[in-house]
Amino acid sequence: MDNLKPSQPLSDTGEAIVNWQQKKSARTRQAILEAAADCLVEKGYSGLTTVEIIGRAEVSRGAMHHHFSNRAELLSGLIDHVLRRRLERYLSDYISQIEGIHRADAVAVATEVHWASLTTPEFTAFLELLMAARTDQQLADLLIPATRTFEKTWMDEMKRAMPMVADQPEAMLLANDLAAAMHLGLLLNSPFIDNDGRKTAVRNRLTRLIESLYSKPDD
Amino acid sequence: MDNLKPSQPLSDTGEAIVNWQQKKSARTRQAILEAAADCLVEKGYSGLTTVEIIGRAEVSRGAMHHHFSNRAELLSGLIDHVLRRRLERYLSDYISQIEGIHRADAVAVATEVHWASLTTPEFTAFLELLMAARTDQQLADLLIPATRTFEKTWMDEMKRAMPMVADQPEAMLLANDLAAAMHLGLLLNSPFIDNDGRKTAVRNRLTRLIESLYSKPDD
DNA sequence: ATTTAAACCGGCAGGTCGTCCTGTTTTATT
DNA sequence: AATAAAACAGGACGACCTGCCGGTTTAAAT
Repeated sequence: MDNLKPSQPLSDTGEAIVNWQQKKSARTRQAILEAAADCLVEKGYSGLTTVEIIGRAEVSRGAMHHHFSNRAELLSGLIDHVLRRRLERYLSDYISQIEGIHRADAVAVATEVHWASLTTPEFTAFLELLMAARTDQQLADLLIPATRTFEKTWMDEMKRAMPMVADQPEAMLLANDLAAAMHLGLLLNSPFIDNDGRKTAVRNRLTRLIESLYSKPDD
Repeated sequence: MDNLKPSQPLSDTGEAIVNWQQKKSARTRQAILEAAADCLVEKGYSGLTTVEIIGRAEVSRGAMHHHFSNRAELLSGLIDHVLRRRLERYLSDYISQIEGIHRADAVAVATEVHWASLTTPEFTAFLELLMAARTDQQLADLLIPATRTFEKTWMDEMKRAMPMVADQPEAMLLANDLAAAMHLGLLLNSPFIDNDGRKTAVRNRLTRLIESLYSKPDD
């Protein structure tokens, strides 16, 4: 492995890591968080247990307790980790898809990328947390404010990435709300939709609706 | 104790007599299923435990095991119970709202009733099952076919209740898919939407979109 | 080199949950 | 009346999970 001096090792909080212990500690912490996120995806929220996590992360029980002394601390770190990964994934996908696109296709591409962002493991993990938060007030108190700031950053980045419609912020917000709702609902209803034609019909209607939002702002 | 002999008239060839034991058994079974559904709503799928259920239903451990010898049998009965309640609730709400409505308002009323049907405890319980089914293949094998037949009945009842658009079955299916997806996504995204204006804006757009489906079928 | 402290190890206690089992009461049958 | 069967009561057992603690290794400080 590349145990040579890393160029820019950063922790979750963005602080530079200097010595060997901190480097090791940060790596173990990341391994635990990634294992926890994998747990959410593969086993669901009820499968998010310490034994499952330490098995995947290949760390000991004591190491886990050293970094996260109780479940609340783990959840706090996990929420931050999942939201950060979700944003990173969306932005990198979006930037790679959007460049060199005509204005006429911008909405279709943006909508497509948004849909793709919901089929990622990052969003699956987030969805598990969201559903669990409904009956877990402690989790909700952590998740909801974190997600609201996440949504703000999301919208800011979209404005930066779509300068062609940046002069219509209200339409942009509505378009985002429509896409977020429609795509999430479509994802959850997928198991009950027998043929893919129905799904594409829904998504096509959504795209046309959003296009009309930008072309007819005074509707 | 009132150890009276059963005063029911015994018919010599009595086929249609209602058995006392069966009546009692059915009532206990219903109490268990309703308690289980309440568990899902208030404690989530992870809170669906035997002790929680028997506490709410006020039945013994043995009675629970007598009716549902293992978790799979309970889930099977619970799915059926939840879907049946959901359909009953929707139909009664819909019929009470739709009568005496002008054709022009039919879509708005139907959409409103559909939205209201997602804010019921019946749907909350269903949603918990749906999310749990993602990582529980056994549950998914029970839930998905049951929900598909539920959706079929749903559509049939809608056609019966909305004769004014019954001649446009494709538009009706698309309208239902759009509403189902949009409303479910909106429900789940609600915690992150700061003002209600955004929610009503989304719902208004949906209503207008569905109206355009029926008025312009060749779009 | 010695000391200090961080990182890590793994077993134990306490609690919960699902399942199974035996016994008891109540109803149906002959 | 005698017998069978259904409905139910509740304890026992193992599997699992969480939090905690004394001990060990290893980097960092003096």
